Amino acid sequence: MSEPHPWQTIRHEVIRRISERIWPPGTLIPSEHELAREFGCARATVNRALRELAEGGLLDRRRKAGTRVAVAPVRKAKLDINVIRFDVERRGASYRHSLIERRRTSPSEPVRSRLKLGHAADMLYLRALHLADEHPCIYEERWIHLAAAPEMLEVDLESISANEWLVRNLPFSSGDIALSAANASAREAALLETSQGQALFVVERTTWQGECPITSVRMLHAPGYRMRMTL
Amino acid sequence: MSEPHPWQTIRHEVIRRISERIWPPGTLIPSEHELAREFGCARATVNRALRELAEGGLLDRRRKAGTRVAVAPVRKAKLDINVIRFDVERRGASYRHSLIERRRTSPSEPVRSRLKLGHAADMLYLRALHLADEHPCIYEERWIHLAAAPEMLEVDLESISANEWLVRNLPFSSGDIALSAANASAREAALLETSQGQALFVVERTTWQGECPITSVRMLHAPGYRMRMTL
DNA sequence: AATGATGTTATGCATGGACATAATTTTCCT
DNA sequence: AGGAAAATTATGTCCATGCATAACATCATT
Repeated sequence: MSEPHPWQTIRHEVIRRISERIWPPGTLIPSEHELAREFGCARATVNRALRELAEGGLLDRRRKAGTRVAVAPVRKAKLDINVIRFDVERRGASYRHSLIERRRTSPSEPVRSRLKLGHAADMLYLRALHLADEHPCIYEERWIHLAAAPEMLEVDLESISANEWLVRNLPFSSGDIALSAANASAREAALLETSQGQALFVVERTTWQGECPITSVRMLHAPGYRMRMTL
Repeated sequence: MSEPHPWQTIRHEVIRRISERIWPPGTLIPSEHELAREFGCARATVNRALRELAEGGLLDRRRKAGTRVAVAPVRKAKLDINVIRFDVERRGASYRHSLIERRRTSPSEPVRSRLKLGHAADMLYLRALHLADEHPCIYEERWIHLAAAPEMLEVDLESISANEWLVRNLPFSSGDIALSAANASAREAALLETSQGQALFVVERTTWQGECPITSVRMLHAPGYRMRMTL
């Protein structure tokens, strides 16, 4: 159960000193040199531990200024973004998806601005439903930039969801996500087998490959969905 | 704009080779030794770059087996959890909060189970409103475990929000978050100056210090709120 | 007093070497 | 042939050292 690695031991000890208020928020903690001497290890090992804690937001580090315990920590929570099918199957349900619409067209202005595309572009517009044990769990509306993913035209979207194809074939380099809540419209309610006005959890995600936008998707989750994460 | 540090250059180059499908998903990439030779640097430098990418979910690494490009990457998005006041002020609005109720009591069973507390406990129950430019933006219901934060009884919750006091004074070691959507009840709608049934973005957060639960809070965001994050 | 040059210091990064550990492959024994 | 033992190998971690860089402190110059 222990932590065989010195750097983990150090990290743990620093967390202990912070949480037990031996080093209260704002404290300037000893330098890497001093800690290395105290723990009887190399400075690089202390550095590894402190760097991790700083990335997590618990410490503030600045050259020359030293390392201090964060005063109002901006804690960083990590969220795993998985392929929808895996999420469903991990819950022990059977997965299926169904394509509702597939159209090749040019996006409207709001979509273009979300993708940071100034000009018109050749895109694929998809509407699809993800089902868990034959009950709809996610309804998605997606735009795919064909310049970034021309092969998409050949993909059989009945046998593999656009979500999964893109994740498998275009590991993207960056993206952003917005989470919100929205009342179900009549059409959305019908698709998700719920009633109009129901609060739905909405995920909007846009991904780029370098400067080139790939896809932008709006996913509506059926009522009861909870997205979990840890800090 | 450049990347002065070799390990960042290497990371970037690996990302490039993956995103340009020089190393398509599933590929076994060269060993650290080989890459170190290729880039003319130490193995530790290559290790630093590859470890980061593995943490981000883009690579799968196993001892002896080697490093391969993740097939269905579980991408890790990072979310900054900030003090509410900062979020409001960063948007250029003035912040105020208002305590609606403060009661010392023992929690109901569902709350206890959320806190993983088997037995009854002495707790503080708070209801409060956070306002941006005098408009309600978050309504919160919070339980605070007094055994973990006895000083809380002395805190003037009119001048500092429980949120902020806890973050500043009890840097916690762990916690979990659940995000969902819910329709506003009549009471919640009134507090948030909206109408009953409105879809609200809900954040539920529970934090521990080691094994000892500290606080559990349910925050309802006023309509229109969007939580943003990056990958 | 304001400005600028210089020194100091803590972190950031890199190196080359080493041992530890896990998982695969080969070898050897029954 | 089957299975156990040993060799192999790639990653994981560590160390000791050094240089680079950012930021603060000090002192000198205008």
